[in-house]
Amino acid sequence: MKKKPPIQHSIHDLARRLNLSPATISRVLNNHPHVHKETRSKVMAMVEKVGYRRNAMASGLRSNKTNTVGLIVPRISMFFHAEVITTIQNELHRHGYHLVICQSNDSLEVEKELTRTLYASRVAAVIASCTLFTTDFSHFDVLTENNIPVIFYDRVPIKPYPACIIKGDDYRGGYLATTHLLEQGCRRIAYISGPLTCSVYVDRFAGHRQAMQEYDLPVSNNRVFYQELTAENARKAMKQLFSKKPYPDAVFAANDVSALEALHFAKEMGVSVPDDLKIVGYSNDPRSAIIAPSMTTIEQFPTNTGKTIVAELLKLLKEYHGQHTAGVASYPTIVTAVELIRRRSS
Amino acid sequence: MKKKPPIQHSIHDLARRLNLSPATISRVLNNHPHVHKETRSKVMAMVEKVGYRRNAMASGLRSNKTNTVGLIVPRISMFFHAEVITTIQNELHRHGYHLVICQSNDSLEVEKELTRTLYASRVAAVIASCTLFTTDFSHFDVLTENNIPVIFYDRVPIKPYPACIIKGDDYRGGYLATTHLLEQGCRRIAYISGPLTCSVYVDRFAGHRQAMQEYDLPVSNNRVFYQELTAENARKAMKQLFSKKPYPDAVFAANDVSALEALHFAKEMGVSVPDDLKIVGYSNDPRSAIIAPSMTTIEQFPTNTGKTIVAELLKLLKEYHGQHTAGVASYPTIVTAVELIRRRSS
DNA sequence: AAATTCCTCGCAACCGTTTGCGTAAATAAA
DNA sequence: TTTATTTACGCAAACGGTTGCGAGGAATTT
Repeated sequence: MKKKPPIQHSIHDLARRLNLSPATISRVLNNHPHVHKETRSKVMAMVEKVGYRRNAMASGLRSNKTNTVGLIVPRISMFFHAEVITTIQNELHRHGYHLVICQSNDSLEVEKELTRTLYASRVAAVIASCTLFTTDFSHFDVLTENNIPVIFYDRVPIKPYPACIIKGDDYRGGYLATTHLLEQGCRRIAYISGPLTCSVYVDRFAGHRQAMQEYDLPVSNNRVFYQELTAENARKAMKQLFSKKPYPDAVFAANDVSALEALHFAKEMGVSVPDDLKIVGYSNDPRSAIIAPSMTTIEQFPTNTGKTIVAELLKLLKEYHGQHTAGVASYPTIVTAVELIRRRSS
Repeated sequence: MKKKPPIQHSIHDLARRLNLSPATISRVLNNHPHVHKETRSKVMAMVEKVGYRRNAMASGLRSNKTNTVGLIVPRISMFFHAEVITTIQNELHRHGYHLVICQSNDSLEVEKELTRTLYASRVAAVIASCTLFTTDFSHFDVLTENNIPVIFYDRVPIKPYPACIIKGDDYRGGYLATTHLLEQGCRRIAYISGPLTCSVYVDRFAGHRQAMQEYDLPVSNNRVFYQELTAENARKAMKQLFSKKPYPDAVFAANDVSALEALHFAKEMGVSVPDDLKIVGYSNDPRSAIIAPSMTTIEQFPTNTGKTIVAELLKLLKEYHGQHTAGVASYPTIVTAVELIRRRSS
């Protein structure tokens, strides 16, 4: 049993062992030109031998660069986000970056704290999907002011903000879902929306309204709910909808959790889906495919979203790295496609 | 429109503005005693004013301490892990630590790389749930040898390894599920297991076997499958099981994805569940509750697991911080409870 | 009033890497 | 051979905080 003392190797150790200077070791590790081939391989051999790993803090401190990207997301358990995150992480990994994943739990306070923390660790960039209640985005200023690029996705700022924005086509999603229900003959369509403090729900609602308008139907206030999209809230909304006639003939829910709960409620009430009530959800959660009847929903193509985010991010990183263009940088808004998935519930 | 130049404030800036030394600023930020109350509040005011945030890299470099904990997990999209992670993150946050979440995607190579990366950033500790195929754990040595505590959970080392281990009671889970099926009168029980390179499947299988043995039933080789627990593989297994009589009268699957696919297959085949075939899954994935018929499964109490992990972690951090006890530290193995949830599928 | 203690704060070295500058040796050009 | 150029490497100063040591001043003791 060897008793290895817990030595943290530094380039000074390596230098001593090889009769070289720390500078040369550093140059080898950074693939600088102008180091002799033989020296390089000697160094690499020693690196392997002692299992040296560059201290990321020292490196980052000196070079003022990190290869860590921060991500802020409401919760990783949401299917859409889990998929996006996985894609981002895999893509970034291919380009030598690491990802720090943080959850805000839909708390504005936590989100604020996270931006500060990510700034403190001087991440190379930040990707963020905001809380439901983030209407003021000034806590991201500490990042943008210090030339740390920010990319918002999915839940993005409603007001103009100097950052790249990548969002699903929520307007179209809302429009497609509602139009689909209208085409099925529904005329008393209820809509369970998220709070209108959040970009995605603003857009989905606009799409919904547009579709209703095209059929000359009013968006009646007692058939629309603005609430956090939990199962409990969905149940409350359904109770109210079915508290007095005329009952709605369709429910469009702005996420699948609500749609699934609506379906559950309908089953309990003995309301036949899709005959007496048609339901459409949003996000294509895996549950929506396996429930009976299977749930019509909107596919958001999370993998595609993830790839788009990373592509833009890499552009930004190059841009920022090139020069400190004070605010001249372009902040594109990219809208990614969505698609209606027709299933049995409608 | 103010044009703030992108200044990264340092304690030197603050010191200059306040006619103090950087040392004093540092002491204020670290809550050292022996700083004058008035000075302290002046400094804090300035910190607030300019939005100063301590550079984590510089701090970590000098003090050789970080408040970042690394987490390696096969995939965040697995329900159990998503829940555990969320709990860990919330708990750690309360104690001033941050969590870096990394996915191995069940790739041993990625897992190895991640341990090196986490070592490079000198995290305070690492929490890991291994890939399906990790049987050699020497890539974690770089951490333990450098006094970075490691906690394994769920998928833990099979061989002895000097680290804290926190695992669900998989033996009991396998036993409970199988016994339940036996009590329902099943005698031709098929078992869809994960590969036996992975601790959890070893234990679940042992529990399964024990239950079978208590009923004097053999564990017939052509009713047991060792495979990655994907829907595709589950389907293949089901095809084989139903390729010739006698058909099994029950399927116990070591995760819910497989169990759900088994149910799906049975429906397609016109096999009535639970009348002709009973099915039990593992993990209490949300899908198992909403499918029809709802799926009997094993609850693992992920929140409880997460809390246990953090509790142990904090102990370890204190311990390591106190002194460099070379290997004298105790490495407890903690087994957390599981529970059978009876539903309609059995 | 002198001596002692305590409080408050500055000095400066250090953490591990990076990098501009300088220099010696090797090579190419004159 | 001399001069100019290139190559290979070392020196030393940063990067932003932390912390042991020591000094000056105020408060306390004798």
